[in-house]
Amino acid sequence: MHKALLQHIEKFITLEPSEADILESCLNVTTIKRKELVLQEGQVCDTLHFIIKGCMRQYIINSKGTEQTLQFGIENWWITDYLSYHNTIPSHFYIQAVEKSEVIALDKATLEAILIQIPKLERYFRIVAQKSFGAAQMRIKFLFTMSAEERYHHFNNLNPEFVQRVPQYMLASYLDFSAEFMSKIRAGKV
Amino acid sequence: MHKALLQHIEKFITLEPSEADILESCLNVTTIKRKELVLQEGQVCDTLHFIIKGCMRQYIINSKGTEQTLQFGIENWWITDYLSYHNTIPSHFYIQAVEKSEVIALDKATLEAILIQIPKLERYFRIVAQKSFGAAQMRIKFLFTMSAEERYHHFNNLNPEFVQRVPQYMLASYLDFSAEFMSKIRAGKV
DNA sequence: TGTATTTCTTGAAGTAGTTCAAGTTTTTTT
DNA sequence: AAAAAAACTTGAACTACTTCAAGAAATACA
Repeated sequence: MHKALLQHIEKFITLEPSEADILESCLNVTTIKRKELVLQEGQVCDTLHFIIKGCMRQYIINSKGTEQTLQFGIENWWITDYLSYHNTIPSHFYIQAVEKSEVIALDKATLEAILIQIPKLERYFRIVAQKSFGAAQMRIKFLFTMSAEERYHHFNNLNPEFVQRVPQYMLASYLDFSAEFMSKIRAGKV
Repeated sequence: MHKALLQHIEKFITLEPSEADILESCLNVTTIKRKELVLQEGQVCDTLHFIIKGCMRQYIINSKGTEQTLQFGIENWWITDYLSYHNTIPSHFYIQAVEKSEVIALDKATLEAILIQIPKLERYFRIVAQKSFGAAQMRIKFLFTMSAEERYHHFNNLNPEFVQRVPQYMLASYLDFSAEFMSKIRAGKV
């Protein structure tokens, strides 16, 4: 089932059938159990993960020992720590499956080999990365300009189906407020 | 003076002399005055800006009418709104020179033409974008885990020379606290 | 060089959130 | 179906910041 990735790639570039074949032969799908980690703090990240099905998250453990989610990834998203990946330095993050997920794990050596055979893919990864960076900037804008309650309602409006999929405390930390406060917002007690 | 960009590119990929020539012939340096805007909220962003010299910032105006800086860019940084650029939608941001700056303004049409002639550059832009995204994730981590005072000292330690270059109120908003609070942190009154 | 503008400082009052602790509900596993 | 674990709720006390207002200092530019 690499179809999902091929389809995603073809939103941005056009592959020759032969190129699609090369790509398919290099990829394999793995299943990740709920709560399983694909990256731990301190590890050097050398793998990109493309989510075919399911939900992953990138999180940290703060000084009080509480998890804080920095990023969610769902179907058709790449999730990884690019800073650790490019600089070969220990990651600050954990990456974990929120629900049972199917992903394509693409390690650095394999990716470099693929990029030599299909240089066109550089373009695909460029565009994906630029859009991700753009999205991160919008995220910072929302964190800066909206109150906790506004962030909750805004997220809820944009992603009503997604809110059902993750525990509230994870979403609360992603929106940068406490799980208790989330509870009060939902109950209208704020 | 395109040297700065060529040097930056050659940190990531190797160009043939002929490719460097093509590139040079497509670029021109412009000078931007202090406070001059290269992007306004509501405009579609179709240009990437490479900073050769000086300092630029991306900011918004919040609901209280106050400017909040989301991103600074200095020598050897690209600054743009990639989401507006890729989706051809109105930008949420202003991009402005903090000090008199020399930049290479690369518009979409020119860039696409260059990328056709020198596809290798896709790789350069990919790596730059991935590292930028990685940096944005770290920025979110710091915003989430550190107190205002910790963010100030952390930033100060990492970028002592930079802190001298920008007004404190801009840095305060970048670190997500008020100018008044910054003043108190600096005076040790907190 | 002088004047206008921008930037920085200070204290007092207010508030949007956090933290803690305990109980309840829901979900998962056996 | 029962037991265990995970997730959610509630109120009371607290605190890290903001806002406002006014004056002082620094910087820009005519």
